[in-house]
Amino acid sequence: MDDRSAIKKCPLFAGVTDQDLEQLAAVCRRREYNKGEVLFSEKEPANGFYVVVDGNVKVYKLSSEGKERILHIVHPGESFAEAAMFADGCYPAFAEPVRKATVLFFPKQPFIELLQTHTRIPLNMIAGLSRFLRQFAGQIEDLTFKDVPARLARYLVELAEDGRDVVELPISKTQLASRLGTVSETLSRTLRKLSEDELIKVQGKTITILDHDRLEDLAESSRESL
Amino acid sequence: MDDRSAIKKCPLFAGVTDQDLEQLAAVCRRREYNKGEVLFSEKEPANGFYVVVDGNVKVYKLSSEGKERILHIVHPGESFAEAAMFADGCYPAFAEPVRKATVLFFPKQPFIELLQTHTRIPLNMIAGLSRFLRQFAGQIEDLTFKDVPARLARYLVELAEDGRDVVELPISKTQLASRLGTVSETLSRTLRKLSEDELIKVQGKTITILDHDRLEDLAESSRESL
DNA sequence: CATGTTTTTTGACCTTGATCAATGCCTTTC
DNA sequence: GAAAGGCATTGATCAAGGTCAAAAAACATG
Repeated sequence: MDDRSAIKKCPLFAGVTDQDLEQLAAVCRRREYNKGEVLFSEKEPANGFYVVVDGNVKVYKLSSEGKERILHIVHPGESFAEAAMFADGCYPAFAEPVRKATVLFFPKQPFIELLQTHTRIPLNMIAGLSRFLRQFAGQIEDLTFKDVPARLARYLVELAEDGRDVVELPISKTQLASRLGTVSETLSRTLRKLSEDELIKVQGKTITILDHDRLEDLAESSRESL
Repeated sequence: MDDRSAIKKCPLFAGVTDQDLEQLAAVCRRREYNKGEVLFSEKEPANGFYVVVDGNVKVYKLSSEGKERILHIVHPGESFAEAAMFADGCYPAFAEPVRKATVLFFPKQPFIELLQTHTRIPLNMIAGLSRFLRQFAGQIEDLTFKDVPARLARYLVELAEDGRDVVELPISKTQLASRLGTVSETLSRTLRKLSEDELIKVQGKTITILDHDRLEDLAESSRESL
């Protein structure tokens, strides 16, 4: 994906004219990151936000022992960290590419000036943040009500949203475990169990959903309802 | 607190003129709710948002077995559910007063019209949503990294933010358990343990912090670091 | 103030899932 | 293609905390 298509595809900039597009393209800078390079760290001053052009970026927290918990995986055409500039001015988490990634960096000051003339953008931002808030609320709900099999099932169901039966994990299993709030050992066992129950078939990162209905039931089920 | 002071105190409307204030007061409607009356339910169409004038409102999710998980407690002068109108148009959770509460209801349509002329409001909204997102990210972090004692400690530390030593729980212990992602039995045992360790003293809903430092250490500690 | 109702506390038990340790399995890389 | 590092799987163990049941305390209300 090239820079302009990424901007155009980004919900944050939905409804901007071609002219606006040029302005936006003018204020941002293209950057490349390799696996292991952090885009930013927690508590670092937030002097801009990002739009992913290529690759995936993980946004995560670290425990005091160095264990990582992935909050969100950002895909091409999506923005992230735009909220950080408006809260206390610091990034609330770490960001790092899953493999190699190309991003556009929008520096804070010029962007805030753009907001004066493009009143549509703040409204788009609100919509984006709202969806996010919802997603986080869903994660909190899952962590308190659902066990690992249900959380995994829900993740898979959402990944196959567009009706597909074969889905490709965008991240390694260790990282998926981190996204689901568990560890790789437990995820491994859970994947095996779902396979034995013939709900899914696992071949590396390719997962085939064999029984959509039962998987959705499992995703909705809460801890003790067995 | 009266209507106008609630609006004035509300971060969402920070920086509005007295004239604006009148406009805002004109579009909203005052409502009273008693304990047990829901303001709105999950998945119900979001046709407006709220500002609390008096009392506390809990925003919560329900599991399929009817167990409740409190996401947030709203205090006088704060708004809630403003995000819902901009995402998919449905409320993402339930809302109910903790005891009796007075709120201002801002219907969606007139409010969105106000946004045209008051461009400051969307920016305030973004700031508010960002803080919230941060708060939720913190909850996710806590749920994955911290055990119940640490979560409770963090809650108490934040409640005593302004340096006080004696804090009053704004909600029942059962509800606090729900906010911390546990159950009342476990919370009860944990409170007892912290008392025995002389970190706090508990008298009903009044909690005295005896050792601020050790409480903060506990709040920062993660599961296995014992 | 006596009685019903809700909230809190305590005890006994059991399940989930984390931890530790070892092994197998792919991919790079030289 | 052998060695090396990372990722995935499996087994054994253990503790945090949830569940169930019941008593105690706090609160409301006629």
